[in-house]
Amino acid sequence: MAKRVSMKDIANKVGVSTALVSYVLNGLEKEKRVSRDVAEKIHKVAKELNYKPNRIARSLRKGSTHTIGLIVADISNPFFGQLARVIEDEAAELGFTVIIGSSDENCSKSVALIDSFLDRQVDGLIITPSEGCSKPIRNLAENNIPLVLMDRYFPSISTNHVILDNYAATYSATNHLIAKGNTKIRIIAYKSTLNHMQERIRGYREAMKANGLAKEVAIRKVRYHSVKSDIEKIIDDLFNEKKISALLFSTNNLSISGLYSIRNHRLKVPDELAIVGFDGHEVFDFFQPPVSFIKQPLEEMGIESVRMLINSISGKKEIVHKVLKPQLVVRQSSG
Amino acid sequence: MAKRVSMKDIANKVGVSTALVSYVLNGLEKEKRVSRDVAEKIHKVAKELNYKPNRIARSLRKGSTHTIGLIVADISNPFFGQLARVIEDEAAELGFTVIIGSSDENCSKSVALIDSFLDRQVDGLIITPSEGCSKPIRNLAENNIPLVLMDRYFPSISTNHVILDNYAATYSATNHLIAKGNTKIRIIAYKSTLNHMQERIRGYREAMKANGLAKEVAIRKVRYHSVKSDIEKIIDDLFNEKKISALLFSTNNLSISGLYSIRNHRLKVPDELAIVGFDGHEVFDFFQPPVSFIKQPLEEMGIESVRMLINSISGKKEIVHKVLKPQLVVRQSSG
DNA sequence: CTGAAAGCGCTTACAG
DNA sequence: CTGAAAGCGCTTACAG
Repeated sequence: MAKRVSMKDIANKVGVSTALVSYVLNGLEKEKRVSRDVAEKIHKVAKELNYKPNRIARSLRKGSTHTIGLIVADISNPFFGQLARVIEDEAAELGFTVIIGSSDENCSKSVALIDSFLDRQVDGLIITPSEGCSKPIRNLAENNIPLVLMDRYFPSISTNHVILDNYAATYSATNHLIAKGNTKIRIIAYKSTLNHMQERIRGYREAMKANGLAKEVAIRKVRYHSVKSDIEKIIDDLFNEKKISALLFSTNNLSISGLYSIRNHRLKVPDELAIVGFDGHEVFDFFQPPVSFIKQPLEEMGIESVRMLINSISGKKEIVHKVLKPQLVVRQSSG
Repeated sequence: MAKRVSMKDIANKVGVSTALVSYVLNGLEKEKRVSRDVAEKIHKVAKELNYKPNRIARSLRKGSTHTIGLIVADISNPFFGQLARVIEDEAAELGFTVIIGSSDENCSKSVALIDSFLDRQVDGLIITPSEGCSKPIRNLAENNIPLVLMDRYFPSISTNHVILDNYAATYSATNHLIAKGNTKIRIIAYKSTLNHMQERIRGYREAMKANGLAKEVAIRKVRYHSVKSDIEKIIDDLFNEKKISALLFSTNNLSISGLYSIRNHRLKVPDELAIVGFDGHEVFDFFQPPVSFIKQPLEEMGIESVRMLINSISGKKEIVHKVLKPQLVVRQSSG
């Protein structure tokens, strides 16, 4: 790589100090009352030499990098991919660059990413925290590192967050299934103490109770790292017992894996089994019949997260909690 | 944010110079023959003060950031999402962080991203270049900026690249469709001069020719920013004329959009229309019947790109071209 | 074995 | 209106 040209090179060529160059190139020529011809000359020479500012140097000096770190569970999951895209665009709009890492729902990976991003002096972090990973998050909060938790959060830690109204999401979906005549409704959830999961389960449970179906409440749990086999087993059971009339999936991934199993067993939806999925996916459209689902406002979630974070970076002390409304998209799979 | 502790703080507390601290914390204590107790003390104090290195300062001094910039067409497209994930993992493995941007197949966005990443002193770039965007790429190459083009490249510019054998991909898919008795085969492609598109078209054309079907060659083109309506129109025509027996899709996105239209028209696949998709997607599994497709070795593509780039960053001058083999996954949609 | 010092490329108070 | 200089937090040749 050819030697990069610095402000010094420009300063030398024009015959002024680097201070002037800095002022002019940062648009402070008026504020600092730099003379017109000097300013013009500096601009001209900068262009001639094809000057590119070194933001690393600037960052070191200013103590801010205009970079935000984004930690999601898995960037290859379209839910997070779409979220990342929104975040990238909004951040760019506001002059920030984003560096991305995938935690695989694993706390030690999350910590490694947080450390690495902090070493790189990100101005703030947007994180979908992993299970049992509250300590490092608390640490960030206590050190006043600008932070927004997204999708999930820890009620015991005071941080900004933007999440779905998870309780409302499954409550309304369960209600909908009941209205369609289902009573033996099960929710398929991750085996996780994370807040969003617990709230989704609670929404289901409370809706069942409210409809006098407390006895039918049953939560089928799936481990994050063996979704396929666990779901397979659940659907097998279901297929053998024929005691269940409806299934409510509590994430995107669970829905899709479940749909594979349901299709393989040739279960008739919704007659033999009614279903409601989560998040939305092209597969929901192609499944026979099209799958009803709980839709998250991804765009809003991404944009809000970025804005909230940048507010915090700008020094706003107030902690903000944003809870977004889900939308139940009813199609034929739910009866 | 509490004031960060620096090497100076450690040096002061231990009573040595920052040079020693730097040596010890970078594991050069042996090479620089630092005495045992000093080394131990430094480690101890570093831990006590919870010292975190400032990589920005290090980067400024060393002139390298251990960061790579990745520019894809759209991170929310699962094809790129999966690629990004592989790249992230491989980069992390090798001690690099990745910053990501989406170009939307738009040259000026690409340029903006390149500039921003370069200002941030990335050590190198992995890019899926946009149409007509050869000039900025040539610029990078001429300035010896470590660079790997991925998925597509410009034959006229000498750069590293890792791509699919696009010609072989569509050649074999077309051959397969012909072997299944189809003659009126059309390819659906983007209206793009980009190399990968041209090669996919060429593979189709040559396979047709080789089978005496030169007269049947017809390429249906779709604009990137109006895929849905353009494809809708193509399928409409097809539906009215009933003159086409098979469709070969040349990307992931095109396949999925096409499948929506085909389904809406209730075309019987493969009897009324045989199809072969590209890249693979869950939708291909749920479509009735399951869709045959050309599979790209994503894992390999991502890993190779990172390794190639890091070799180049490490000073390797040799230009490398890697061409990966596609795999035709035959299912029921192709006859 | 260790320290003093320069320097990476910026920004910014300070002085004139 | 402009310049000399300090300093962000590191690394590293140099000298002893």
